[in-house]
This record gives sequence, C-alpha cells and structure tokens, in this order.
Amino acid sequence: MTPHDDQRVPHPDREPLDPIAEARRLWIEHGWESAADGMAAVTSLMRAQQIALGRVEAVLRRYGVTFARYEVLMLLFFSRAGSLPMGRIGQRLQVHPTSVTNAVDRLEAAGLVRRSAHPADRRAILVELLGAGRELALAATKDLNAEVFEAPGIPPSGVTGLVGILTELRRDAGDF
Amino acid sequence: MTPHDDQRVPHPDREPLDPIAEARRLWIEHGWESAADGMAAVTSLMRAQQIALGRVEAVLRRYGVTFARYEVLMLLFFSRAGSLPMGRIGQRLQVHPTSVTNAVDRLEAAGLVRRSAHPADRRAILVELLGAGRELALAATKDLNAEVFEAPGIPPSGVTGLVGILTELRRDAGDF
DNA sequence: CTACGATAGTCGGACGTCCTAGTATCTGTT
DNA sequence: AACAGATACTAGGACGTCCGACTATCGTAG
Repeated sequence: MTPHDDQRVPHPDREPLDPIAEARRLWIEHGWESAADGMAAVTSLMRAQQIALGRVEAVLRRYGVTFARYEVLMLLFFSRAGSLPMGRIGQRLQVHPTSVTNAVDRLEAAGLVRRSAHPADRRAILVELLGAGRELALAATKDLNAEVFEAPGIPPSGVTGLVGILTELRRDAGDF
Repeated sequence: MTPHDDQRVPHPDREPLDPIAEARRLWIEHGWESAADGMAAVTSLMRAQQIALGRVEAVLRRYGVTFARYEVLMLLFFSRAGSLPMGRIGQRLQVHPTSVTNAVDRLEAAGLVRRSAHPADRRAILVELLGAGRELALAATKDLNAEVFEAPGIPPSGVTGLVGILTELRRDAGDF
C-alpha cells in the first residue's frame, strides 16, 4: 500500500448514494428539470412498493399465502355474509378478473374458501370463507399488525402524509 | 319516480367509497387502531404503484419495451462508457440478478443492447448500449416526461413530500 | 317472445419478480 | 501453489398481473 495508491481513494466505497436522487440529478443535467421530480416520485413509488410487499410477504409466507390471497381473505372476513361474488372482489381490490380467478383457485385448493352458486344470477359465482380461512386471516393479521403495520419504517406523521398524498393520486386516477 | 322511491337513495350507486379508507375504518372497528394507519399506508403504496406503472407502461408500449427494460436502457444511457456489467445494473436497480438476465435477454433480442466480455473479469458480462437503444431511450424519455412525469396527478408540493417520505422508507430498508 | 348487447367468469399466453440450484471464475489463505 | 470461500451469471420453476378471446347467462328493446 504505497502513498501513490492512496491517491485514488477520493470515493471510498462508491455506493452509499441514493440511486433515485442520482437519477434526479442526471435528469436535471440533461435539461429535463420539469420532469425530474415526477420521475423521482414514480421511481420511488416502485421501489417503496417492492420493499413494503417484501416485508408483508415475509410474514405471510408462514401461513402459505401471498398478499393478493390475503387481501381476498380479509375482504370476505369483513363481508357480512362471509361470501362475495368474484366480480365484487375484483372491484374492491382493483384488479383484473383473471387475477381474482387465480387467487380464488389457490385459496380453494388450500381449503380456505369455497366456490358456490349465486342464488339469483347463474353467471356469477360466490366465494365463501371457510373456517380455516377465517382463522388464518385472523392469525396472519395479528402478525402483520405487529411486525409490519405498526412499524412501517417511517414516522407517524409521514404515514398520514403518505396516505393523504396517495389518496389524491388514486382519486385522480378514478379509483373512487 | 315517486317520492317513495326517493327515500331509498341515501347511497345511490354504493361504490364511490374509497376502499382503503373503508379498510382503515374496519381495522379500527376490530380494535387494531395502532396498525390501521400502517395498513392504509402499505395498501395505498400497492395501489399507487399499480396506477403509476400502468401509466408509464401505456407510453412505453409504443416502443415495445417495459419499464424494467427502460430502466436498464437509461442506466446505460447515463453511464460514461455506455456499458455496465450485469451485476452493477442489478445493484443500481435493486432487483434480483435473474431479473437483469431476463431484461437483458429481451433487450438484446430487440437489438437495443449487446452482451460483451468484461476485459478484466471473465465471470462478468458487459452490457453495451447500441445506437438503436440510445435513440429509443431518448425518444421514450421525451414522451414519458411529457405525458407522465410532468403531470403525475398530484400537486407539486405533494410530489416533493412523497419523495421525501419514501426516501426515508428506502433508507430505513437499507437501500443506501 | 325473440334477438342483441352487456355482464360474469375462465382459459391461454406474455411478462417481471423472486427463489433455489448450478457452473465458472476470482481471491485471499495457508 | 493449492484450496476454500466469495462472486458473476444462468437455468428452471412458482406466482401475480395484465391482455385478448371465448362461453354462458342476463336484460331489454322491438
């Protein structure tokens, strides 16, 4: 290790930079100032979702379900009759009908829900929460609350701010 | 339309409710107050990402690329040499190595990038941006800036607030 | 009462993500 | 100099999402 070698160490490990702040800087450098913040917002959203989903699924893995399937279970859990038509689930969860088919297939195979005929509309199919599904939903929610939702990695004021901003975005997108 | 009919219209179409606000209400109703805001934040994040990604991909579809592949192109676009090793791309984009392999496979098949040998490390593979890739990156960025990043569906103050909060979340997760 | 457009769900395919496992190569140790 | 552990990338598989196409059923307009 000669003094000469020390010369080339102005940036020790060369990685503790925020990749998104870096991208924003480059955006401005290329004359795209008016879009830089929007780019940073969209990119942050992508990465933050990835992080949050990872934490949630790490907990749910114990129960053998994914977040998508957990959401279906909770929707049924909260429904008065413990059952909902497929289409209604897709509406509430804001996902494509085929995604509901997929999730319900797996939940049914796991014995957590059951498909049954809709009494008034033979096109529709009711999804019914079974006892095992109800127990799993409750237990998984307790763990999720304790391990993720109560410690989301941002201060409480940030949490409410975040929800507020994203509510505007969702409303603007026509979600409700 | 009799006066009697008017009586049963307290909730006209029964759907203009924010699904996430509704879930938050139910969380509190079940005694999970301390987790309600975190749940709302995580769920909002999921949905907002879906919305943002949808807008971005609607623009990129014209160019035959996805957001994942576009990000790889921009990374190369900004790199000094116009080329980066696979691993470096995965680090910057915060994705699994196999996701990089996948994206580069498709970019290469489309003639936008090229794999080449790393001069100093025979394990590594350099990804090189080709002319067509550079042109596509520039054109797609112009469209994205105009159609998405400059009008993200939330006020400018919200945008900076959002980025700030998510930066904390990402730092807390060990992103940088 | 029939016919046509709308609606509910499913199927097959494309894509991105992750995980586990496996091969090749590098690097530091002994 | 040989070897053991780390690192770079790829292969195969699971999963969720969307899209387009298809079938069955509903509801309503003539």
